[in-house]
Amino acid sequence: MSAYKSDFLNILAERGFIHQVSEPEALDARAKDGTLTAYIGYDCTAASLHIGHLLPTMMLYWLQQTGHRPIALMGGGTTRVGDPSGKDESRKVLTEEVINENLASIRKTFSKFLKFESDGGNAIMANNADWLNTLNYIDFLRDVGRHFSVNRMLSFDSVKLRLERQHELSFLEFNYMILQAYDFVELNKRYDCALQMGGSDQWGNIVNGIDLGRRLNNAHLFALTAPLITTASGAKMGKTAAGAVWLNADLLAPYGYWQFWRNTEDGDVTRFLKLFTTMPLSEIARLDALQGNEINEAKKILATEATALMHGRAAADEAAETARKTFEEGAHAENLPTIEIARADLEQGVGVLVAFAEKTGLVSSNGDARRQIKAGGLKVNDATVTDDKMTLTSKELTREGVIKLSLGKKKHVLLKPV
RNA sequence: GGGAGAGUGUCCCGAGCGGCAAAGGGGGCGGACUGUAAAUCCGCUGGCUAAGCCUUCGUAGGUUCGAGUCCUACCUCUCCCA
Repeated sequence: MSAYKSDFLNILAERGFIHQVSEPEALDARAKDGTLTAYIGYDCTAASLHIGHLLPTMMLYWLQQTGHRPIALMGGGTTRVGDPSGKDESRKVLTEEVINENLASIRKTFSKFLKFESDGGNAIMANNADWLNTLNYIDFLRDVGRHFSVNRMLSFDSVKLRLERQHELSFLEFNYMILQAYDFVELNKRYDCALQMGGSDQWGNIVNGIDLGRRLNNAHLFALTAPLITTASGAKMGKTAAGAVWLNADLLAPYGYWQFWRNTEDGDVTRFLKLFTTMPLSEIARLDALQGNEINEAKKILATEATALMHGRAAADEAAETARKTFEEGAHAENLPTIEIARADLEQGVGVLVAFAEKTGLVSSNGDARRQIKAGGLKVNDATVTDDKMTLTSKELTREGVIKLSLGKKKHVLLKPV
């Protein structure tokens, strides 16, 4: 089906990772004949990557699986500048200590997908602070800056948007694209990296790097971008006001991660199976044929496979089992998030409002708890709470010795006396 | 430096004759229908010890019985002129 000759591009194409490629034939030939080194840049504004980073990371995964060499470039330097793409406001500038902490935390996530040298693989983790922090401004302007036309830079979407909306774009941020281009050239020099991948919004920045490489070193570089993933109903993926879907287990437990995938819209299941799991396409095609209610089976597989990739098979199976007990049997699955409560408090009785708002944080305040009770959204041991003066005591303990508190149908917490 | 505008419910956008816990969206949360989906419909979307009280409209003062609204100073941003 796909016209590519290399495994790498074939897999990416079949699985729906490719939005745009520069010089597809030439890149294909390179990937077929030798080892290709490619990179993706990540910023380190948060302590964990989130769902939005997963797609590019999967591209690195397949790159390595098909015998090539991936580089995860951490923007230790550029994070101090801030990419204006897709933002109409300036990013906060982070201190170096915070950036380094974030970087260390993110490193763990990558090791789930990529084999670094310490694990006997060839993946590289680079940090652009290594070369950006020591740049000399005048030298940089003379050697690199001369190759950038401000006229052209002004025509880039990321810049144009800011100007049109009359939002400020600082000179600092204006330089981001130059630094990113420079990164590409530097990685090419250091590691013979010839391809930069990224989201579709990165196309302009990547192409800049290609141009710069040619002008400075006569290097032949390539760009490959992935489509912007939106859900079937058009929303940006993993961007809810409730918070980002984090990849670090300490920010989002495997069970929550599993739930995220479980709740995928029907129309997205097949696409997500291709992008976010490593299941063979033939198997995915079989699941694609499922209709109506049966799609839920596919969703469970999607959830388990995606979670296994991220948190390991055991955690994924455990999450699946917890979900099965909770939703299909209505039982008090042991592995639901558990909050400890002092036994003495329970003996005296704990008000429902306090239990929900303060102990578990399922709702944000007592007032919110009252509202939810009025709307019929709170349950204790699966019985709807009707009285906001209700008190929880040790009588509410189930046979398992816990009290199950629920908000809506999906969010459950166990209270456990200690 | 001179001139003209703007900053509103701590998610976002946005209305607001001196009586305002403040219109309307979006988003979010809950309920109904389903399949832990989508679409649709309904309710909620400052806090509290809750028929009451407290805190909110860039910041600090002032005028007034009463200020998001009027006055003064300051901060931040945008535009025009130099």
